[in-house]
Amino acid sequence: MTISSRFAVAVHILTLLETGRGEPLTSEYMAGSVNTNPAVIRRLLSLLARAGLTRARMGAGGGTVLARPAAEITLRDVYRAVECEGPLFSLHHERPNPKCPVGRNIQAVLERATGAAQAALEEQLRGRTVADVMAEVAAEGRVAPAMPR
Amino acid sequence: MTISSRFAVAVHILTLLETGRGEPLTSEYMAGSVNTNPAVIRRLLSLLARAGLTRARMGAGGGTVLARPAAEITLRDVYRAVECEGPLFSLHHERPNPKCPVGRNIQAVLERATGAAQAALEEQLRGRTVADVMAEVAAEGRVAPAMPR
DNA sequence: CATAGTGTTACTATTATGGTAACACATTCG
DNA sequence: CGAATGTGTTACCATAATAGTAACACTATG
Repeated sequence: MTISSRFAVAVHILTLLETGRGEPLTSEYMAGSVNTNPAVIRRLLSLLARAGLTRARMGAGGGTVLARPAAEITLRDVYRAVECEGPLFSLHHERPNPKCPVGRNIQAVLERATGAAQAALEEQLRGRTVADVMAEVAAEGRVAPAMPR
Repeated sequence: MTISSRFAVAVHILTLLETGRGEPLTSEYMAGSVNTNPAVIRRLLSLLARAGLTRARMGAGGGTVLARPAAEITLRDVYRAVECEGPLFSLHHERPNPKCPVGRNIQAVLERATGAAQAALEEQLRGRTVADVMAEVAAEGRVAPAMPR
């Protein structure tokens, strides 16, 4: 099983908001770039806003803006906002047999091992910001002002 | 979504095999320690054998043994054997809009970012072996010879 | 030949994901 | 004030993955 596409789409959204330079973008507009339904975008925006990464303005002329500078939003922030905040690895679904010494102790050991692996992953995500992504997108191709609205 | 419990159970299995010290253990026995159905164990053993981590002996008196010394089986080997060998992160399900510069370039950027994160996770797993797990299980509690058979 | 054990498929229940529809609520503008 | 615009959230649905159980062909031993 893989980490869902929510992370990828959320990074996409935040990068779009950075190209908007403070001007509110609608979920309709962002859905066009992401090639999905606006309700999907809204669901994610709800999580991003809850995590303090975006701010929405309701009503006519509304939309969403970044709540923080792009250079202050790490990909770890995004991951934590849209994916589970808990363990990445599932351990045994049924409690292993405590009568067996391996069964009795294996989960504690696994928790440490998998926790370290997850921490390494998050640490790597922490080293990249939405501003970095923006710069890389620009380097991949010329970032014109935006898609025609 | 999380990484399935297959990884945890596979590590459990390999650790058990290490306590067997070369003597074949049956899936029935291991299922007892893991507290699951033997068919689940067999499914995982099939993957582990395919990855060259275990060797099975069929027929009466059969069972499974480690195909390599525990100190030469890393948790990354296990992860690769039982979970997907491909990307850990899913990207967009539909191709983003190529008319938008962000849409056009975001996936390449995301591939690099998520690939680096996954590599960090695997690198961490690579630093731990089944022998290490065995030692930690022993440190958590006294490893008696084994569960009564 | 009977027994023990592997390897694999099929079935099932459950859960998570992601797309779409619907609509209450909030805000702006004429 | 009403219409229009846009958010936030829930519900529904189809699909995919997981993990437990059942079943059974195949393999090897005594």
